[in-house]
Amino acid sequence: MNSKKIAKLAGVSRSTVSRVINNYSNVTEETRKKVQAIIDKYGYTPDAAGRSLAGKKNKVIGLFIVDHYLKKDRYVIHDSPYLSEFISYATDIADDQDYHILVSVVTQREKYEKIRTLINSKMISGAIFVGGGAKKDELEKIINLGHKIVLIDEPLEKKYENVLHLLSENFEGGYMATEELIKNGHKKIAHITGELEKFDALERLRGYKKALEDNNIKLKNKYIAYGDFTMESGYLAIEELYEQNKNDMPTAIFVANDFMAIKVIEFLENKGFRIPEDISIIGFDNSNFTHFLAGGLTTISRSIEQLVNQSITNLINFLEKDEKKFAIDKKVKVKLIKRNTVKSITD
Amino acid sequence: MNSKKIAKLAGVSRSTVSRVINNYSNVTEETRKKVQAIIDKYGYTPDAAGRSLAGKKNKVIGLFIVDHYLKKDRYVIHDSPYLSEFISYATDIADDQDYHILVSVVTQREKYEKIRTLINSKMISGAIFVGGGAKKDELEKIINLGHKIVLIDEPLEKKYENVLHLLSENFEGGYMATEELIKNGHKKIAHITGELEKFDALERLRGYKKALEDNNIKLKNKYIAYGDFTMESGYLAIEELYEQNKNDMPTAIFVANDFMAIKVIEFLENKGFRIPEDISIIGFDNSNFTHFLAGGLTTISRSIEQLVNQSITNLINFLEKDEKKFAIDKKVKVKLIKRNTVKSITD
DNA sequence: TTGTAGGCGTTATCAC
DNA sequence: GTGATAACGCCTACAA
Repeated sequence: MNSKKIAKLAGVSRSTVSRVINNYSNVTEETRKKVQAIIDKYGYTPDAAGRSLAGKKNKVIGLFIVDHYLKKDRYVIHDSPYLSEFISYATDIADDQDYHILVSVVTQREKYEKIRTLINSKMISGAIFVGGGAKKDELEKIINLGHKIVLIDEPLEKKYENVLHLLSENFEGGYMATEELIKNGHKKIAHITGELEKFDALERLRGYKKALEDNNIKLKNKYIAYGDFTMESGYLAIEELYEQNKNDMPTAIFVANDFMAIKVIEFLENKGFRIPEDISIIGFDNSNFTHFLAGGLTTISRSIEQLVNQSITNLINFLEKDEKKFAIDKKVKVKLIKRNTVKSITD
Repeated sequence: MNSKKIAKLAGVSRSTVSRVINNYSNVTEETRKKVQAIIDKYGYTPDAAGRSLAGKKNKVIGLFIVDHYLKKDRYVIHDSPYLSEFISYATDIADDQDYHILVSVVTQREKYEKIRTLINSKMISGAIFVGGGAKKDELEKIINLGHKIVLIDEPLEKKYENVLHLLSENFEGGYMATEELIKNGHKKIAHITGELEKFDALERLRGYKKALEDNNIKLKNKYIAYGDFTMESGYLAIEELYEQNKNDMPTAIFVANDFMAIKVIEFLENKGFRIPEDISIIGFDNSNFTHFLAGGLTTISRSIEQLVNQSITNLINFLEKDEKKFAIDKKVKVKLIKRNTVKSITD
C-alpha cells in the first residue's frame, strides 16, 4: 500500500494524502475524513525511506557505545552495569517522547566507519556517545560531519557548536567521597582507581588527591592501587594494597566503583578485618545490587537516569527546535549516599 | 555528497559508483580503484533512504518490548532485570553480526500503531517481540503484515510461517525446581507465582503442579501465593503465606523468580526462620545479583544469552537466506543451579 | 565493462 | 483547497 493507491481509492491526489498524513491545515474537514477513512481501512503507513528522501526527519536517535579498552572475551554492554543501565533508561525515556533508540557498539578503530555510515545515511537524526573510551581523532572526524551529537564524559580540547558536552561530576564525587572519610577522622586513606584511560576514573582520582591536599593530608603512592572497574581487578588491587601495606594498613578506602568495592570488602573480611569497624569503605555509582548487600555500601550516587534524561531531552529539543548550536556544557550532579560501611575513627 | 557527485569526480556514471559501493564483480580493477579513491577522499556513504527505496534491505532489527501489565510509575525496561539483560545481550550479539538493534516499547494498545509504522515503513528488516505481555489480536494484526518476526514466550493458537516461536523451558524449570525439593525429602512445598497474565509465570506454576502430581503429593491451595515478579509483590505474597499457614508452615518454597525470593528470605529470617535449615528456598532466573548474596540462592537458570542468541541468529539467517518460512519452534533449555538455600529434610 | 533511463514513495513548489 | 510535477539518492534492467 502506498500514497498513490490511497489517493486513487479516496478519489484525491497524492498531495492531499500527504497533507492528511502530515496534519497540514489546508485541507477541508470533509476531505480529511474521507482520506483518513481509507488510510485506516488499509492500515497504510508512509514509507520511511520515501519520507526521508523527500526531506523529512525521522525520530531515531543513535546511541553509540564506544569503548576501546575492553577485554576481548567480554560482552561490551552486558558486562557493564553502567552501560546496561544507560541503555535501559535511554529506551524508556526516548519512548516517552515518541523517539526510538538505535544502539550500536564500537570497540575498534575500524568500526567508526559503521557510525559514520549510520549518521551519513540519515538513518538517525541525532546521536549520543557514551562509554568514555573514544578515539579523539575519529570522534572529531564524526563531529565534523556536522550532525547533532551529545558526548558523555568524553572531553575534547575544542568545543563544537553541534555538540553538547555532558559531564557527570566525577571529580566532585571523588572529592566528596574522600572528604567524607576525612570528616570521619580518617587520615590513612587509600584509593583504588578505575581504568585510567577513562576520563571518569581519572577525575575520581583527581578528586581524591585534591581532597587530601585541601585537608593537609600527604598523598602516599603506596595507598593507591590500580583497578579497571571490573570485579576481578578490584580483587587484584586490594590484594596488592594489602601485600604492600600489611604493617600499616589504611583505615579507610575510597574505591572507584561499587563493583570493585564488593570484592574489596570480601577480601578484607576474609583477612579478618571488620567493615567498617577496622576499615571504612566508600564506593561510587550507587549500583543497583548494593541494595542486596546486608547493611549496605556507603557510596557516591551519580544518577544515570538524570544523565540519560539530560542527554535525550536536550538532543530532542535541539533536533526539533532546529537551532543552530548547542548553547551548553552541562554537568550532572552526584551525591553522597550514607549507608553502613563508613565509621568514625573516634567512635 | 552523493553518488552523482562522486560519479562526476571520478569521471564515471552513477551506476558504476553503485557497482563499486556494492562490490559487484563487473567492474575493472582500474575503475574500481579510481572510484574508491574518490569515495574515500570525500568520506561518501550512500544514503540509507535512497537504498531502501531502491529495494535494498537494511541491517536493522526491531526489538519490541511488549508489556501491558506494568505499574504506571515504573520504567518498563530499567526496572526489569530480565528485559535489561535481554537488550544488553541483543545489542552485543547483533553487533557481532554487523546488525543494529532498534528498540521500542509498547505498554498500551494505542502503541501498537507505532510498531506497525516501524515495520511498514521498512525502517527495520525483522523484528523480535519480548516481554510476554502482548495483546493477541494486535500481535496477529502485525504478524499478518507478513514480515519476519521472532516471538519470545508469546504463545499463539495459530502458527505462522513468518514467525519463529521461541520458548524458554518455563514448565520444565518449574518442574525441575519442585522436583529438587521433593528429592530432598520435602513434602510441604509452597509456591509463590509470578504475574499470571504472563505465559512464563503460568508455565512455572504448571510445572510445580505437575511435579507434585507425579510424586503423589497433594496440591494444597493454601500453599500457593500470588506475586507478580516484583520484589514488593514477593514480600506481600510471603506475608500472606505466613499468615495463612503459621501453624503448618511449608518446609520448602519454590519462588517464581529470584527477585521475589530475596524478599521471601528476608521476611522469613526476620520471623526467626533459618534458611535453609528450617525452610528451603529455590528461585528462578539465576539473576545477576544472586552472586552478591552471602551463601547464594539455589535457582533455575534460563540462559538469556542463549535465548537472545537463538532469536537473533535465527532471524538474521532467515532474513538473509531469503527463505519462505521459519521451519521451527525452538525451546531454550534451563538448568538447576545448586547453591545454599536448599537442604535435605532428613539431614 | 560501462552508461542510460526508469522507478522506488514521499514531500514541496507552484499553478489553478 | 486541491492537483500536477519535480526532486530527493539509489539500484537495476537494458542497451551499447
